[in-house]
Order: sequence, then structure tokens, then C-alpha cells
Amino acid sequence: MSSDNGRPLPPGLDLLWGRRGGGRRGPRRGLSVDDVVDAAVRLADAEGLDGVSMARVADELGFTTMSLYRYVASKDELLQLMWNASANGVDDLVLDGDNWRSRLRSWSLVQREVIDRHPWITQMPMAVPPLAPNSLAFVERGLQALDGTGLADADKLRVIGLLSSYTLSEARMAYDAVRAIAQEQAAAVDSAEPAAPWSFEALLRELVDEATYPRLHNIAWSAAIGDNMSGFDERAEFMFGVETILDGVQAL
Amino acid sequence: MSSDNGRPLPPGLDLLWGRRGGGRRGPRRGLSVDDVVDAAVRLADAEGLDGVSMARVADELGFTTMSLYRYVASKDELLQLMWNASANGVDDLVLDGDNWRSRLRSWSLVQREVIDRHPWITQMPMAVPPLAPNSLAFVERGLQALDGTGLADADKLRVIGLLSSYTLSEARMAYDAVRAIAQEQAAAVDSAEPAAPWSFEALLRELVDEATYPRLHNIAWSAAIGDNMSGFDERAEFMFGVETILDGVQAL
DNA sequence: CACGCAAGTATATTAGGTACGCAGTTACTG
DNA sequence: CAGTAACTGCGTACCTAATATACTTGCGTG
Repeated sequence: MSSDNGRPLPPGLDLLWGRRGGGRRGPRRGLSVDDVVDAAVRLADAEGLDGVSMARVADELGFTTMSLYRYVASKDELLQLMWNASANGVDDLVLDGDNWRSRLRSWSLVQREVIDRHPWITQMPMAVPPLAPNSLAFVERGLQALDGTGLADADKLRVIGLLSSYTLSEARMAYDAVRAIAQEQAAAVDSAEPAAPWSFEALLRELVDEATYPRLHNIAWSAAIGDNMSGFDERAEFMFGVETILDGVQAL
Repeated sequence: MSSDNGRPLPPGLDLLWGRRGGGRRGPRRGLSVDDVVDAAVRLADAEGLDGVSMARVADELGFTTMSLYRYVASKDELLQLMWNASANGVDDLVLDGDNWRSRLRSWSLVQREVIDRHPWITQMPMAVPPLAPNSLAFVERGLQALDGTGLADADKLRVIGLLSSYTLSEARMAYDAVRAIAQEQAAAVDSAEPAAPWSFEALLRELVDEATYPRLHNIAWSAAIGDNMSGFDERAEFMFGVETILDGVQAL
């Protein structure tokens, strides 16, 4: 298999890569690691990452909280597994396009779609370099998209990293906005007050005074931003950013 | 001042913008919001964001935990204030360079320096669009750097957003790596075992099998990555990414 | 067939955020 | 000037959530 056969992986990675040993004595297991991860992912999809507590996940499975620790070492490890699981389809991903540019574009779109399916990804702690099977598989696909370009390997990796960090942060902002609105509405319900809506543009106009922020002030009061909230197409915005990055890559 | 004079800002933003009213009756305050924020920032600088608990901050100031709630509404609000405070110097930032490109480059460098001074920024929850005075001031500087280019305002904002999200995520990865190493060493100390060091490259070579990840496998086993850990210059890496983005901007 | 590892459970501990009410303090108000 | 309202810092208490530990029971293996 590999050079370091047998040497134990760092904690957390072993499970991720399916290398947690384990004798086979004792009662039959009532669950599998996948069951636990699936339940957690389902919960996160439905209620956001905050909805995921060990107790809640265990409930979902009809087990007690502590039983989960027979399958994962810590909540953190569970989060890693969830993160990996969220990208579960990428192995058999086919990138269409006959040039690197369209392939990379569709690669970015795929990532964005994954995040849209699992918005909680944007809330993940992300304490560790993503050495998960699916993350690497996805990177591999990105490298594949750059086949045939004369780019150095290191540059390819950089491009991949650049695109995916842009995608993630764009998605993060989008979902932060969604959450902010949801939260505001929730607050408005139980406070029973008029609760001024404070659109984003209204806030900007309120806060940005002309002396300190001349350019922002100008933008905030221009018609362009004026009816932002309605006609605003986040997806187009995202695509534009991707194209800009691709332009930069083209220059390499 | 502005169109909506008097309408209360959403919670959290009022303090950020110095608009938490408050009569002046009652005992003199023993602290100021700035004292609290400063203490929290000092703690975070020294011990990371995990070191920041309300109790710990209060201890630092010689007050009880609950007294802090006379100054901030919640820990979350405190975090927002910390985030804003971390960028405290940007108002009087001078961007050198006579063309937009060098100005933007130095703008990115400044952001990176801020993060280097306060690495905990990369660990922040970031639940909300950054409507903080200093964030906006920094954006304003970015716009300023793009003065004279024919770019549309919306495009300028996109460029700014793109660069800063890249900067943040690059810094995040860098500090994640630092933390991972520190944590590994800490674990090695109290376990008293040989505790195989598992360099990043060794891990990659162990995990990435040729069949599934041909390109990654190739990279992992190439000399280029081989002695990565030592000769690896993260700063140069970062600069390269910035240049790539700037190339993309140039194409606009 | 009994030994001992392993699975699920119950209980408890710890950490951290925050609601609530108290007692003392100060400044506005009549 | 007295009264009172608004405000201070504090102590206590509650809640959520992760997880350590010890127990009970199941079952493959020697």
C-alpha cells in the first residue's frame, strides 16, 4: 500500500480514512460511524450547525448521548467527518468543457452547489488542513481540470486554493445574510414591536457619513445599490468573481 | 447627520458605532467598553480565541464576570467589538504606490499584517456582514486604491471583497498549520511516547494512493514538495496569489 | 464454558454563557 | 432638599453541552 505501513495516523485522520482498527469481540454494534455522521448531517441540513449536539444526534438515532463516543472520539472528530461526508459525491464527478477554463468554472460551480446543499459548511470551525478523502478527491478534480495547461504543479495548487477559498467565502457571506434576515424576523415575532426592518442599504446610508467614507457614501446613495435587495443576484455576482479569477489564471 | 435620525440601530451595531445612549445617572462606571474590549483583545493575542471567556476577561480587569454585561450585551457582541478593534489603525493608513496595482498590493499586505498581529481573527465566527466602522474604513481605503481606474463601483467592491477573502483564507490556513504543529507538540509532551512527527508531506504520501489521486500522488512524491516544510515560504506564496488576482483585475 | 473485551447506559463533572435580583450610588425632579 | 429613578457592580442560580468514569450486559474465543 504505502511506505509507512502500520504507523498509526494522527488521531482524527485514522477514522476519516477508514483505518480505525478494532477487534470484533463483544456485542454487535447497533450503529455504524456512517449512521452517526449521516444523522448529524441530516440535522445540520435541517437546523444548521447549532442544531448539532451530541445529545441531539443521539436522540435522532434512538441511542444515548454517550453511546456516540463508541463511534467518534469527540464532537470535533464528528465535525470533520461531516465535512468530509458533505462532499460525498465528488469522486465520480465529471467536468465538462474542452478547455481548462470551462472545466475550472464548472469545478467551482460544483463546489458552490455542495455548499448550497449543506450551508452549515460555511459555519464550520475548520481547525485543520483538509486532509479528508473527499477534499483531496475534489482537489484532484481541480488539478485534472488544469491538465494540459503548462502550469507548474505548485501553481495549479494555488489556483485551486484560490478558487475554492473564494467560493467558500462568497457562500459564507450569502448565508450569513440569509441567517441575519431569518434571525431578524424571528426577533420581530416575539418582541411584537414594530421592529424597523433596516434593509442593508438603509443601514449603510445611516452609518456611512460622507466625510469619513466618501466613496462608500457615494456608492450607498447611488441608484446602483438603491434597490439592491430586490434585484440583487448573488449567483451572478459569484460567477463574476470566478471569471475574474480565471482571467488572472489566464495571465499565468 | 443622516436620514434616519433617531431610529435605533439593530442590536450590536449601536455600540459598534458609539450610539448606545444611556443616561448618566448612577454610580460612576469602573470600566469603559474600550477597557473590556482591550482586555479581551490582549487575551486573544496571548492565548488565542479560546482563551477568551467572559470570566477570564473579567478576571483580567479585576471585576466579576457579570459586571461585563453592563458594558456588552453578550459575548457575541464583544467578539464583534474585538474584530472591529483589531483593525484600529486603518483610518490613517496611507497607501503608497502611484498606480492602482501597487496600491492594492500594499492594501492587501496591510490586511495581512493586521491578521498576523491578531491571528485569532482567523478563528472568528463571523456571523454577520462586517458593518463595523473599521471594516468600512478599510473597504474605503480599498476603493481609494482603485481611484482612477475606470472600474464600475460594483466591480471595485467585488475586487476588494475578492482580495480580502483570499487574504483571510490564506492567513487562516497558515495559522491552522501553526496551531496544528503546536498542538501536536503539546500532545507529544504529556503522552511521553515516541509520537511520530508526521510531517505534512509524509501524511500526504501515506494517504494519497496513486490510483485514486494520480495527480496529487505525483505532486506528493515529487521533489518539489519533498522538503516543503523547511524551505516553504508562506509569505511568498501569499504574494503570488495576490498577484494572480491582480492580474485578473487588470483584465477588467 | 468461562474469560475478558466490547457495546450501550447512567451518572456526574466541568466549563462557560447569561438571567435575575440585590444593595449601594448618584443625579435629576418636584 | 428630599425622594426617587436610573444605574453600578456583585452573588447566585440556571442552562446547555461536552465528556470522564464506572457499570451492566452480550458474546466470540481460548
